[in-house]
Amino acid sequence: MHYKDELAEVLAKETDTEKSIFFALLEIPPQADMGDLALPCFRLAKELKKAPNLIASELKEKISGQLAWLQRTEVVGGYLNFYVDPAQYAKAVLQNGFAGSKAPGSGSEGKGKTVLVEYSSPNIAKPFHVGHAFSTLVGEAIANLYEYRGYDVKRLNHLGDYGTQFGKLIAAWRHWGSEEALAEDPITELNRVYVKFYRELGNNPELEDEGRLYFKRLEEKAPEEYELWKLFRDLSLKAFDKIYDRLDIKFDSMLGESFYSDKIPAVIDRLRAMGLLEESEGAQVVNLDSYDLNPCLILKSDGATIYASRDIAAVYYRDETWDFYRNIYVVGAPQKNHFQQVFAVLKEAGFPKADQCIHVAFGTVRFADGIFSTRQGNVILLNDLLAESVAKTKVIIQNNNPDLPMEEVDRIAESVGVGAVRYTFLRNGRERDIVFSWDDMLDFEGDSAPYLQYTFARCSSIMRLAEANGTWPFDPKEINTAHLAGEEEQAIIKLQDGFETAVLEALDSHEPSIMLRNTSQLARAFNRFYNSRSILHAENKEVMKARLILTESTRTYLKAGLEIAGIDALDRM
RNA sequence: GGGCGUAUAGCUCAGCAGGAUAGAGCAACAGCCUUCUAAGCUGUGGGUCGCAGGUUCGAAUCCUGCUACGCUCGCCA
Repeated sequence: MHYKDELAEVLAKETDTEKSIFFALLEIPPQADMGDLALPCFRLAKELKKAPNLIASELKEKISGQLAWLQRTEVVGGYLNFYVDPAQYAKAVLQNGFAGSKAPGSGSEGKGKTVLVEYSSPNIAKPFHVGHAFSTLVGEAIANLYEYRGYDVKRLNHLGDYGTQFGKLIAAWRHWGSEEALAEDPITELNRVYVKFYRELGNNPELEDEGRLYFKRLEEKAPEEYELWKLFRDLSLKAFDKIYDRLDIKFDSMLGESFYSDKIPAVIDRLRAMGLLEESEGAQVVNLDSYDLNPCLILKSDGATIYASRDIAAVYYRDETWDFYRNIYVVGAPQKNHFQQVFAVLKEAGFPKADQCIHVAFGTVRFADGIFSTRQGNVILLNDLLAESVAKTKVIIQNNNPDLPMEEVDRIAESVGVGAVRYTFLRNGRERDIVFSWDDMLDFEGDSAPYLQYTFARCSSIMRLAEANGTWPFDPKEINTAHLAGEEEQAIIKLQDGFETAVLEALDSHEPSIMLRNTSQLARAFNRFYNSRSILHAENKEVMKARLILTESTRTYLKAGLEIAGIDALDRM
């Protein structure tokens, strides 16, 4: 809103004060009837030694008539409230960024800057469960946000395809694996033997050493272990592809941890050359006392690498490959400490972009009575959740619209069902844990993706009818925005005005929920408008046109918000 | 024990670079479909903003202490 800037300038001029003081003081009142901007005069009262409402009324006099867009001002308590002329406001918002022509809230400041977003990153040979949805869906939304502002985004899936756990898996497979079962359903079979491994560990502790040995051999590329591992990896990737197809997510790189294994010696050399490596209890570590962090383990006492060393090697590789502007990790909050250590080691090693590496943490998905655990076989598969959601959606569509052809029903149900799941992972602050509940996941009313999609479809429906009767399209400049001065209309316009700010804030804080909140509020505001006004049967053609433009721009904003979140905007549902 | 995080309506969450009566959704109750999609809308009830201090004209928001829960603190990732 440019109004704030102009207002601050006039206030500053009239009082002979710094403009920035007023700019900082001016705020948006909590309620629409308190105006569009407000100046709390309490702080000024202290300096000027005058009562706040006296200051407010003096300022009211001084600025009167100076700003064309200012409809009126009012003194309430110690506040000076400013009311923007609604018709002019509507005009500015609707025509300035009239949606029909471009993606609202988009920008190009990211041009030429490459942002790497690492997300999803499931472990191979393990089921893709609901817990992975968090990283996958939040990561995709963040990648979309960056793209929306013009950044060149590379989506990286840092597969968990390496580490001692695969030594353990090989051990488990050799003890209990079945070829037939593997051919039938690889992930289930691999998971079965892996779970068994942990069950057996109690009576058979030497299994642990066996696993470590096999991993050591894998890292030395011993043929038997390597071939087995490669088979497991290929089978897993095929299974993951199905999920990513369904979510319409395409990665630019699927290089897993294993890829960095042979790039670690160079890292070790570098750290050693800088005198950073120390021996401690037989392992090689980097001391991070000056960062108030525990030492970072680089090499295990058996000489094998560990995840920290692989992550460090990956940063160097990524920068050489992509010359990144930012390197973002969408990885769970429990790994905060790990990333602090990795970034600190990079800093110590003199890597110039250490501060451009960012860990975007998110909460844990858990059951009311405990955590998801692959080892205990206590998980819900993402695919099962999606299937359930789509099935429920299908029933609703068929009830509402019995005449729709089956094919159409299936297509809509897929979009809405998947969208509903996406939205539950995106709508709240990402650092909050999600307690899994079927009821909450499959609640399609109120603040949910289907609600947003429904509102979008509603807008589309109206525009379709307007087109059919020949009133749409027309030049948006024709409309008389005085017809959009009502409370319901202004609420919509305010939210559209705030969309770009919401996108930018969401990007800055890597928090898609901030953007989605605006979209959700817009949908609500539109539904209120829809229920209180007749659009196609408005009192006259001029009013109808104004309302149609409001509908069309709402449609465009809703689509933008939904698509950044990765949710389909459907014209019918 | 050290570090990080969380605590707001019965439930799920916004609000937290201090500001005007603390907001949504769900659930509950009462209404609105011969008219643009009722996955919608309107209304009602529901709050010691974890506890105790402090700073301030003003604190859910800032500071200190405490409590509860979660995560984390080298050879897993």
